[in-house]
Amino acid sequence: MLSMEMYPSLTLGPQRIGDCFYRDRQASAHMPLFPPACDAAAKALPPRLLAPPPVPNDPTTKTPKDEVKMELENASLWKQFSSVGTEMIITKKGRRMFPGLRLKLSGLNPSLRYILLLDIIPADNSRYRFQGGGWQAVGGAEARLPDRVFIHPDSPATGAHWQSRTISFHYAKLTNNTLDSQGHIILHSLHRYQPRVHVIEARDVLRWGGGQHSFVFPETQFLTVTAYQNNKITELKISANPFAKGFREDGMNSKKQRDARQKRKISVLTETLDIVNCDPCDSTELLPQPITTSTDLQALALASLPPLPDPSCGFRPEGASYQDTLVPEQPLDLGQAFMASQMSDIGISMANGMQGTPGSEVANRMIERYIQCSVYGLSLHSLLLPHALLLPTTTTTTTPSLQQTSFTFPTPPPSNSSSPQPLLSSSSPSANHYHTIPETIIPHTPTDASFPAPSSTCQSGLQDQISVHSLLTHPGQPLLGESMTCGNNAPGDQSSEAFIYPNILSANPDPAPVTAQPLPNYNHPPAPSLPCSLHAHVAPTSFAFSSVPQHMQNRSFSNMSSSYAHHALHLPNLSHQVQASTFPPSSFTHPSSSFPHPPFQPSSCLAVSSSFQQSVSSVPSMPSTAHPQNLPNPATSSYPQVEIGAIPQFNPAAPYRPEMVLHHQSLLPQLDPSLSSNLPSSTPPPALYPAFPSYPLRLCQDPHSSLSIPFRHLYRQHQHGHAHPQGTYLDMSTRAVF
DNA sequence: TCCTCTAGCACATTTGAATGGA
DNA sequence: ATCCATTCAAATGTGCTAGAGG
Repeated sequence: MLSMEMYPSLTLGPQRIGDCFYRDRQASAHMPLFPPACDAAAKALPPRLLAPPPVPNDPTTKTPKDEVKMELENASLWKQFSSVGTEMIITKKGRRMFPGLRLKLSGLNPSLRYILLLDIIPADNSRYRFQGGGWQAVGGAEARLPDRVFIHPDSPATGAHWQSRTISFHYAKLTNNTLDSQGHIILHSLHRYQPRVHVIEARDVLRWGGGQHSFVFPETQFLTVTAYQNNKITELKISANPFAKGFREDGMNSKKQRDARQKRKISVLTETLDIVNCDPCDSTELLPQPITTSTDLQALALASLPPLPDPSCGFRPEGASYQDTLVPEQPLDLGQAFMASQMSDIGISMANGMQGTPGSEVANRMIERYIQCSVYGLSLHSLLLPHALLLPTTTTTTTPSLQQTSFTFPTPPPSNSSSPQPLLSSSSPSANHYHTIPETIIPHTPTDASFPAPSSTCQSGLQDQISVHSLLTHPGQPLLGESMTCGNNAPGDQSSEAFIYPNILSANPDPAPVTAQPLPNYNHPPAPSLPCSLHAHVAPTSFAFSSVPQHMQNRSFSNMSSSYAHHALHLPNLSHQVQASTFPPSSFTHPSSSFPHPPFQPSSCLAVSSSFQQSVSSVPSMPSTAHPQNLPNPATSSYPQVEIGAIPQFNPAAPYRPEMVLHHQSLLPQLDPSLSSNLPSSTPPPALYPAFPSYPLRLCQDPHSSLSIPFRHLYRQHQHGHAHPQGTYLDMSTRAVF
């Protein structure tokens, strides 16, 4: 039996307190038991401390080890779906994702262990409806549900393990059952979501968070549905998913066959009725009467009709079936069971995953500790947050257009790091990488630049500012650029090309119901400066990031949209610090014609937002003709160190008081007296920023002790009670340790 | 009336146990 | 006794559809 005693290091540290949220939605929704980690961090740390440590701007100084890269193997398939508007079925029992996330990792230290996590966050705060052949935002998103993280069953495993095979998250399931106890990822139907993959370094049993790398593939953005809305998606799913073979035209469950069966069934029924009702003396009634009713006639007519090609569907598999598209998968024979589902599962997984590694036992311990974290409400921040904090700078709100952004803060390469960080310690994160690898535009994104940007949950946290949101970009926003190879299965599109990710800028500040109206001012001048210290990878999968329009900069923090984008805004030093930006080849220009549905039509591709261009001298200017909404920025960039204190937004005049009250420390003892002692002794100054729900990855205690498998879930519970489902994904709770 | 969700259906795939042969 | 290949059934995944509910 795992216990805290076994792993003293798991003891909650002061920085963790804020991460401990009970899962109970009701309670947490109205009264967070603990102040958001980001808030705590903001209080505890002087702004200057929030800034990431200086990082060499010279890309050449970066060692290959830092260049952790992730490729979406089945990017072409994703692009095909994305071009139409990816829909994911969610059911009460949980439904797998299709396409699934098939990834290739590189740049890891073969000897170090890593944990891979999958989480899915709202891409925007809108609810959608399928109308007129496209998705339209019809209102605000529902309250955010408890965030869950799916841990890859192989975790933790060595870098060699991860790099030696295709990493698949196909076991992850999506559900709309808010009371789900199976560990599935809970999502709202008719909402737009963005999957993220996190690679967390686990240097050894006792130390976590040596480095974090987060990856976002814009083409994997999807809309959740309980039933497919777009016939094109259905066709794609049937054609690509082996499990749906039966519904193919040549299958036994094809429409033709089904119609035929229905006809036969009706015929049988009719016969039965006839038999029952017929005159026993009339033998003719007993004869088969295939077509005796209007229904039969209809059925026959349907059965005889060829499959209805959807002329509006621009998708053409190009003769590439799902199998053709997929890269031969190396079986993950490491125990596919949900890692946290059971200890035994974990043990098996560990054993398998750690094969060939001297520390298989150690790995098991890690898993156990991992589980403990969830049991004892330990924050996953220890794994992610320290890095997350840094992320904000990189992704900067503008990031929606970021193709790939990797932030490497003064963290020594994993292999070189001689001083791994304590497991729970939030002390100086060694490395933070946030990658956005938009390989494709999100054509299905309605021209809803107007979609309100999600508010950063933790205004106080600088990290928030740089939150992942930027990377996630706005779901509702159309991609700025799209690979010309979109929809193709050519090997070329498999590589992570720099695509423009929907710009946050497009986010509509208006909290009111979103409309699919494009945002008019996408070409706003870039923020004066971007104090982001982003250390971009010069990897092939360069990233592109968009600039933040000025109109976004001045938005109230309370505004979801503003919060979403404001991080990137006002980053004074970014412009000159950006080291390099590579623009995607002209080939990125997306043929709009390929998108039959207006709502999904990709806007013209812009390599870099105008604002950003200004700040980045080295970056070639992009065609200004592109749609304002589009701020494609496939580029490789290095980000300068950020000086938080210099950022005006970080010092809003009106703190979000009500929230702070709810998070008062006095409430802590009620929950767990032991936690209160860990709080920073010094009374933090008033919150510098409004407290928005943050989306840090957290290991939270599950209040539902009745759950059959308490260890199964890792909750990333944001601060409830806010009307803003969106928020900064990163919080600085771990930073509070400093 | 419209929209959304659910449960059940039929089919295909996957998985693992059982079996038999080398 | 072990290993390997084959077979089979159960479990699982899939989209479709009718019906319920708001």
